[in-house]
Amino acid sequence: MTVEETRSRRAMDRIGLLLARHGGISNARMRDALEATGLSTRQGITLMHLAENGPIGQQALVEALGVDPSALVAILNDLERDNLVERRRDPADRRRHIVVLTDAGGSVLTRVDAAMDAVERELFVHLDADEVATLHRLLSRINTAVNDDACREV
Amino acid sequence: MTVEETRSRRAMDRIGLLLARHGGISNARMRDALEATGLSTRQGITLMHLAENGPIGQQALVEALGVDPSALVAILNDLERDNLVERRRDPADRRRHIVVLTDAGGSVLTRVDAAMDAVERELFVHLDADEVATLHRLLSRINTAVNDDACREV
DNA sequence: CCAGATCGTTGGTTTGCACAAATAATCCGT
DNA sequence: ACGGATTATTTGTGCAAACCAACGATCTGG
Repeated sequence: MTVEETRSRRAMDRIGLLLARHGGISNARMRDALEATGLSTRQGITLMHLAENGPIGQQALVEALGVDPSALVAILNDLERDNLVERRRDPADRRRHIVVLTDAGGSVLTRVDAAMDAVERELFVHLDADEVATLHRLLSRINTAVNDDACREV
Repeated sequence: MTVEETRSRRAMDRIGLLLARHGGISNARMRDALEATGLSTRQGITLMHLAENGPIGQQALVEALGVDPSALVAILNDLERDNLVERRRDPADRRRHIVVLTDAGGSVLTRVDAAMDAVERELFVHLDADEVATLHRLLSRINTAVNDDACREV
């Protein structure tokens, strides 16, 4: 546990770098933990989102998950191949595919949740419940909005 | 929505996912902000570390930055090509390359710092100074140690 | 009915990063 | 002085992710 002390303290005083590093670590841990379920992190998130927000079109999923449409296609292909998810044509608009979580998908989702619980328990083992809650609150208030300057590029 | 179905937590209530996402955002913003300096994030961190911990061998840099030796070679090649850094053979051990920050590197570093300041200001615009300090404190207490299971593989 | 927009899909490109293997130069212990 | 270890380096491989262009099927407004 003292090995990290040799890392540059000053560089890690940069809270932006600290955030980036720990985000990467969290990401890697999630990936490893989900390996047992055979899912990628994004596939797990997709299942979570389907369970929360019910059957939904792919366009809406793209919007909700913030991934590229072509990426979502690959995600759903794998999920559907394993019968965790089903694509149904929307009778009202036959271009649309309504994505629904299957029963098998639901039960895999519980394993996903358990895996993520374990990761979080390990990541925040040095924080008590209040501190985790505080961390959560502060993280969710980080500005994720895209800079206006980036948009005015007409 | 309705509170009835709590089998799966909402995706962004997952603090681990929140951390991963915001870490990625922070990383991307840093990269964009450093584009003006012509440096990658890792190159910027390398300059920071050299300024803090003085001339240092590459082996020690590898240890401190937590990057692969081959990755560091590429980083230093680019930095040295732009005269921001200098590799000097250690007279005491001619296998070693002592990496020193040049004057040009030092002045570029101030631009790196300014860019990172700007990114952090924008990221945490909705947090006051105390909250940023709290966030920093909690982040630095996240468990980054490698899992024991991974170590007993010897 | 037609032109244009939308939806999902395919394919390809690029980038950043982690990891492994092999090599030349150099050091160190005996 | 020799063998084995260490240092920096080169090279290759794989993976996850962002991005872009184009296409067929389908819907919608006029």
